[in-house]
Amino acid sequence: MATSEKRHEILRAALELIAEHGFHDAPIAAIAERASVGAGTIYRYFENKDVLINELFQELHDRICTGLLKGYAPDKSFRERFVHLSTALLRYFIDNPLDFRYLEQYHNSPYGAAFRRDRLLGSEGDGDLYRSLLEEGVTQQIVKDLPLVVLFALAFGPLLAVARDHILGFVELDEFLIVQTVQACWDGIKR
Amino acid sequence: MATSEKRHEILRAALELIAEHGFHDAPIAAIAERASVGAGTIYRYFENKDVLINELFQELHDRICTGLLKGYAPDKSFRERFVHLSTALLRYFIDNPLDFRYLEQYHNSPYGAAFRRDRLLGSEGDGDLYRSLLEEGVTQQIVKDLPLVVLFALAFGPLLAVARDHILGFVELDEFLIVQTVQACWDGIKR
DNA sequence: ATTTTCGGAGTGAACATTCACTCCGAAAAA
DNA sequence: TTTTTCGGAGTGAATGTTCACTCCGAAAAT
Repeated sequence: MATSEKRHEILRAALELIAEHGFHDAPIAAIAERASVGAGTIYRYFENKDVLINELFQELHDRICTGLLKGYAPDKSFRERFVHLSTALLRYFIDNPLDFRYLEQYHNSPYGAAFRRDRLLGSEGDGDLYRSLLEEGVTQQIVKDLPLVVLFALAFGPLLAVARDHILGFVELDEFLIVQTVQACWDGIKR
Repeated sequence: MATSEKRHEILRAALELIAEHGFHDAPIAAIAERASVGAGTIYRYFENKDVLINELFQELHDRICTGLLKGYAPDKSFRERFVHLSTALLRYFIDNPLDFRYLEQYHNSPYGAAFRRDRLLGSEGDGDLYRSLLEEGVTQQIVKDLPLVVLFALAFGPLLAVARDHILGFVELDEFLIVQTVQACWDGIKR
């Protein structure tokens, strides 16, 4: 097995176990077993469990960022760009429930707090893309004149809540509901 | 010290430690110490740690429910009732950050999953009050015709996100911002 | 004096991490 | 070409620590 394969297997196993059972119920031994790897091997690739967890987060974060940019047209109208990003994010979570569950765990933990503090906003999964988009919306007076953090809450809060409910099986989010939800988020932030 | 005092002290200590450090970093020994009680004593009041955690949740839940009903006028307009409940909830979280942090931890854990499944909706902190309110809004065509779960997400998602950001110090939510936020949630759900 | 309640040292299970070892492909020596 | 040596990735049993929970003598209540 190629060296990079192993690293990848370890990350995959960690993602699955942590997403399903939480950080506390994903012991190294279990991750090793699911990755078909010796427990010690993990420490050849990651200094310790914390580093593993943080690198996995980075990997997912990057993957989402590039995913969101696919098909993003910076010259379209403000509203179209907002809808595009929100829809893409919601779709990503629906298509990758493990990723979503992992990110949620991560955010509600000491790990996530540090990350949040770094980016001084950073709601789930995107970079400064959303930030600058919303700033533009405010200065162009398309969007309510509220602090960025509040706008983030209005735009992301429902998306995350709805994604969680879908993944837990409380709603079946079809294409129609996705569009409606994003539309409602728009209604929340628009002037 | 009266018997019920001890029980109360234990719950208070658990609330503080868990809200600040999370479930995993709130060992029984630490809870006992902060409550000025022997470790064994805790087991005289609670069968085990899980029971303690669940009873604490119930207590907070009930406290919030009764708090929300204070000043609630069932005969006012739909919008007024919605605004009243949302504002009261947001204020409660701002005034009781420990409660909020505890509830957040609880919801993002195996404990919370069980609770959610029970009530088949149960976003944070209220009973069926919100549920029936929103149902009424839908039938009266005041509110968008979307599944209850989605409406919950639209109404609660931003509130919780904003409360978290306030408690973490990313915004200072004053009276004005509270009103604006609730108003924006209303914009999100209204037809 | 008898019953009830406390407390905290003690216990075993679970965990992250380490380390002495194995294995194997590739380089060096023959 | 064949044999020997070498390096370093891979392993999992062993280690030390942390934790939830127990248990029994002491203290308080009755």
